[in-house]
Amino acid sequence: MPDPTNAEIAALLDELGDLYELDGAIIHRVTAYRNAAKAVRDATTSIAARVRAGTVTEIPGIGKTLEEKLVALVETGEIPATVKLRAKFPAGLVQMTRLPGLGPKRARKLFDELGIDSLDALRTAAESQSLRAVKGFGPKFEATVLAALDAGAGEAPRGRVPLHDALAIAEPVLAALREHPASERVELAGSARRWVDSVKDLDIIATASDPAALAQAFAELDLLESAGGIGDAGARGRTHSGLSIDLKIVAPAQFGNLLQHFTGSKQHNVALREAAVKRGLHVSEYGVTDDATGETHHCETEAEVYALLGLPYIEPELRENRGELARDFVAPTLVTVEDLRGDLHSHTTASDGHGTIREMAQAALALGHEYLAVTDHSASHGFGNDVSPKELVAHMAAVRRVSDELDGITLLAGSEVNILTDGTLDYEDDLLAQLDWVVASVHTSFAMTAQEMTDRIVRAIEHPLVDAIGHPTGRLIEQRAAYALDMDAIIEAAARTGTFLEINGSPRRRDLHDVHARAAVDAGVKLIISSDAHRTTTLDNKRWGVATARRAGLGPDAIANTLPLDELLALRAGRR
DNA sequence: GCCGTTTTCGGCCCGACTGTTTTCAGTCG
Repeated sequence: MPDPTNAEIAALLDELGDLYELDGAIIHRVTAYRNAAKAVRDATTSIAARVRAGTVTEIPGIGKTLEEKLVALVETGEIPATVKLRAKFPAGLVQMTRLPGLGPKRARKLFDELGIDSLDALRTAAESQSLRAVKGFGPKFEATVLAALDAGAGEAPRGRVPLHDALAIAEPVLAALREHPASERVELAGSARRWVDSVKDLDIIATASDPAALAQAFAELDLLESAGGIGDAGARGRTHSGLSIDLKIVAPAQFGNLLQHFTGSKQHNVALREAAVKRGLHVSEYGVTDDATGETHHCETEAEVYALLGLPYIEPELRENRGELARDFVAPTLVTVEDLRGDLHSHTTASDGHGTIREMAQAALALGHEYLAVTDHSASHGFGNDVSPKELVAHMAAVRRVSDELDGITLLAGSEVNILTDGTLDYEDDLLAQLDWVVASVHTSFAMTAQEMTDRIVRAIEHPLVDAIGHPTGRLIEQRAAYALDMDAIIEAAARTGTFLEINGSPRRRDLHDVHARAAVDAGVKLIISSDAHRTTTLDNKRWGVATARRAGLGPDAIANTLPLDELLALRAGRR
């Protein structure tokens, strides 16, 4: 029986929280399960391994009781409490709690009094107007619940939008608002400001000389399909693609409070407020109130909010309650796009790219890069985009020729080599030895066991001619989960051999993601941030990789391609 | 169920909204 992954354990803890909530447990106990689930999801090492080692209670939010449940899970594959409660509450009941206006308390009431235990049963009861017989339920609720069921609510959670797509909408909206004569300050808030992988909606915070005029201008944007709630406080809109955008307009004196509140995360804000209460302060979106004086401080900037609480300014990317509010937290200097001196993963027309070597090189030069590795796909890539060994020899020569002809940038003749199912590579070693830079990646056969996939990638990591592992987990945001993999083993192997791990900057990938990037650096692995550009315009994909590194709390020191080329190559020289 | 520069017990963020109520519990973000 394979160990459960952190994601699987987190899902089980969330489910157990839901079940206890239906069972009428006090909310703080339920919250404890949800906090634990979040902690497990964000953990940088294998929880199952920590359970075996007896160190799992070192993770904040996991105490003695949860440890016992996790021990049972790891040893027997199930948690007795879950088994018991699943028998008590049908799965449909949990689904019902996802409907608007129907939380655990009210769903439980319908279950107890009318025996409703599924979305179908709920629909039938609503249609026959029998819900209104229960105290606390009326005709309005019957109508709302039918509308929600017709809209497909409760079945599957509505998909989140990759940040790349959401920002493509947010940026023109922000620009339009900033250009409007009535606007003063306009900032993106919400999870998008924290540069998460994908978002549910967008939040914009503004101050304005004429709030109603700005709200009206927002509502009339062509990007919006509809808008409502238009007034002095802002407006809410919905784009043609179905993304909600909330504009909140506030007095300048409270701009910092509102921006801080709506940037979140929720977990960060809860922890922040708990810490404030211990200092006799109460934080809300409107201000910081002092118990002793009864006075409420308004803050024009976020920095003032944090300063009032005795905290350093915390970058939005770090606001996840992953230790940024700890007493000993030192605000790190986070890596920026400007810190990157070069790019170590790009494609040309030799494989599936859309730019020539020269076009890609000139675009990279225009971005200020000192070096660019041209890493076209290898011999087994397929789709007619493979580069045969013979073609690779000619391609290397062409790359070096262009490199010689251009001033200000050095091109590395590289390859993105396929890691075959057995962990071998699809070029012979004598050919690989002629390359300046080798990225090895998995592009086929994702459906292996975790052990097989781990062995496969570790073998590539251990290959002395492999410099870096590309998009190590293979995930596509909101599209495809990472393949089963023992990330601790991957990180250990990379640290042991000095192989770089990539944070792939493609906005669909951002792979490694932040939790694993953090774990890798803590284990002594050097990372690179790459664009994986397939055309000149996507060379700036590195911004997404930088965002992921910032969310991991990483500074320039953790990223090898912040170094000049000679130092970067020296770092790798020990291996070749 | 977790946790401790107030605590090993008694706390555990904050405010708005909603539909249903005669004063508010539950839900939501």
